[in-house]
Amino acid sequence: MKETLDFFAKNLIDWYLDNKRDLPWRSTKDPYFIWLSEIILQQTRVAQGTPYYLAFTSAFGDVKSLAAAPQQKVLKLWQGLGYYSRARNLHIAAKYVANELDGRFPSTYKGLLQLKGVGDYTASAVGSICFDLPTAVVDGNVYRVLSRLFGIATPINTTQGIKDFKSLAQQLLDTSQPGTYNQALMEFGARFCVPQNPNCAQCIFKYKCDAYKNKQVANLPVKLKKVKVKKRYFNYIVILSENGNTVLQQRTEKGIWQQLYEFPLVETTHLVAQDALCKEIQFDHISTLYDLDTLTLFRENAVVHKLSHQHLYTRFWIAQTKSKLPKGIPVDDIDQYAVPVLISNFISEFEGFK
DNA sequence: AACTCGGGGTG
DNA sequence: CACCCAGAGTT
Repeated sequence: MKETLDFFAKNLIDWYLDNKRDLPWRSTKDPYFIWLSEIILQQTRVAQGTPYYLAFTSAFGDVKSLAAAPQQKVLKLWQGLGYYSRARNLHIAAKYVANELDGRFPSTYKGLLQLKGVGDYTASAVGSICFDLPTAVVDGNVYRVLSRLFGIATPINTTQGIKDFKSLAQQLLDTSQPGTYNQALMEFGARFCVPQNPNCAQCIFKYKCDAYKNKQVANLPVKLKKVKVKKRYFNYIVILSENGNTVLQQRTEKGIWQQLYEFPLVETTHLVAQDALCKEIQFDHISTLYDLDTLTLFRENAVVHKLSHQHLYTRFWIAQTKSKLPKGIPVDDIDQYAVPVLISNFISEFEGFK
């Protein structure tokens, strides 16, 4: 068994050293930078996350700098990356490390787990890369590589699957260089043992891979099907006053986009025409707060903004008003607020803001 | 154990 | 269109 482990780890790491990408966070073992990169890369492709990593490291050179920033600055830098709880938890964890630990990250697995937004994967990654802790990472790449190599059909999104793959990954870990090994395994999954149409004929493990030998590569890993998406109907009221102000509101309730800004929103159960929307507004606090004169639809066809679990059928309505807006903000200032991509797309398309 | 949380890339 | 991405937190 030990020979098998050594064979796997040695060949994997040799492949890694020949094929690894030169990524910005691979030139340091500073836990601040490694932690930051790992949070950004949760459920996020390297290509998408890299510009954000560079922006954050440029804005905040250390954890105390990040901790001292206002939340809105953090959210604005995070804008467009999605899963915004990561940004909120990142900030909470930074303040904890800066204020309670004097800027020094925990150097144990259990200590790292205490940080908001740090779960088993991230604690294992930071621990192994920064502190040489013998903690195996299990991310989407690891599930795929190990399920194929060992022909394991246990669904990866079940309690049993999570337990089994973590256990296997831990057995396989090269404890003499856990950080390099962990990154090698993930890199191999990301660059070679890819989800669709992997180049198995050229794989260094083709004679060891259970899935390849049994023609099960396309069927692994197994994942239980997820719930269907819900449809929602959003009507954003883009208020324009004669003195060049508009209104943004912060989302404070649970659900999507917590703490981000948007135009006043009227959600309906179906796509509505203008007269129906006006009636909806009559019962909404918007009409009591603002004296709207005209309401015109920006575009007839609703924008369908697709999230993982929701499809947002969205229309923007332009409302002119002569009244001075309570809590109005200058139109020129809207780009200072952190907004969902759905809103930023509209802002860049709407000529009334230019 | 099931749900929720984004946005974008891929075939 | 379905699936996936260097997962974590809540219910």
